[in-house]
Amino acid sequence: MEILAEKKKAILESTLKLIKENGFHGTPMSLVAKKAGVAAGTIYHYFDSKDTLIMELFAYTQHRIQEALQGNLQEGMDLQENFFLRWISRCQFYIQNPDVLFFLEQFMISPYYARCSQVTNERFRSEIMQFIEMGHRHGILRDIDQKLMSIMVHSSIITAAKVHLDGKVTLGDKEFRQLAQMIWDSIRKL
Amino acid sequence: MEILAEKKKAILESTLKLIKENGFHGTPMSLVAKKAGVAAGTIYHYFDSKDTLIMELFAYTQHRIQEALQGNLQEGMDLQENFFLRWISRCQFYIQNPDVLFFLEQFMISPYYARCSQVTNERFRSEIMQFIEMGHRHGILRDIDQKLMSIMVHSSIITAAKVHLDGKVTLGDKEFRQLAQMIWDSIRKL
DNA sequence: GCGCCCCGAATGAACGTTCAATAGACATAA
DNA sequence: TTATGTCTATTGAACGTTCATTCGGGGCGC
Repeated sequence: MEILAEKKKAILESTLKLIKENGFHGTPMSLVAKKAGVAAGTIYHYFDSKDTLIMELFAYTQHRIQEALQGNLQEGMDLQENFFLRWISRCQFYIQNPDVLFFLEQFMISPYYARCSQVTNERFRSEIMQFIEMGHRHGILRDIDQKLMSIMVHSSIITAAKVHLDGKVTLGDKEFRQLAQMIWDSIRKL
Repeated sequence: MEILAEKKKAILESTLKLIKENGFHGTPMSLVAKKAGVAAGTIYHYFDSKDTLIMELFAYTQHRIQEALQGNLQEGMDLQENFFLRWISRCQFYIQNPDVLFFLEQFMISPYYARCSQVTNERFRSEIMQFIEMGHRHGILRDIDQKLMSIMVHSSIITAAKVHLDGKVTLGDKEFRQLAQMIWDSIRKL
């Protein structure tokens, strides 16, 4: 994700926002164009088709997530604190970037997702996976398939963020720590 | 959900299957008609619009879930066993009815879902909620909002079923019990 | 003049929905 | 029994709309 042309970035961001508001299929290219302040044809200068636009949007969001989440780990932190930090900061990232969250949700259950390579598929969960590998090496996590565990953890994060954003239940700092504790207790050996 | 006219049921079932295969918006009414063995116009005899069809499909699946899940609880079962049974049997229901699972997933993140009343919204999670209320009354569950807890539990079930169906990780009996144990440890007081 | 970026009206396909027409079931009247 | 009318179930071609995509052209830097 080098320096993106202004317009290309505008198109990606507009698509992200529109998908959040109108859903995946309630976002015609014409609307994207209008919101991005470009002509319909311009989109096709940067993207082959709507499909490619969406695939690239996935890569783009992955990039944003990784950028936001790296570097909030200090040395010598104990494993539980490390987990809490990762769980809560990712949850807060989704809450602060609801458009990314909504897009990912839609994307992950769409046929597009299946089309990405396994690797691409999982990169956006990588820092969770990384933690789980470490935890296993230390022998403090349950003996459960690591990929499965990372999917379960990630799903808990997404669910919590969604509940918060929907306003179904109001979550404060205390609740986030409680949730992280729940998930932590579900993956560690008791 | 009284005795449904043959055709009405055929339309609902066809829609369910098509949505699983082609996604929510890859299922035009024309395809539904063909698969159900009726003419396009016939659908509109039973449903006002595609929207209503989908809303009724939600009610229909709710009904199927409740029917399948009621009555697998025996008296005098201890709470943990009770939870395991509920968790695993719902997970297995989703695995045996992937079309229901896929539909629910799509439905829950669509604007349709927001349009249902809160009550309708939550009825299909009711037997989980019911368990959590009971657990709280017994004082064995963590002090966390019950609705939140039930959403987290349900999301874990859906995630596990999906992982299994996607073939990302193969889950056998042992794995289901391990997962149920994980979730159990995440909601009970330690 | 060539290449790049950009425009937006035009195109054509796909889709949800409508409707005039048909068929059958059932009842009533002759 | 036959004729007539009514009501519901069903059909599928036709309609109007929406949408992704195309394309001929314009501006601008080199």
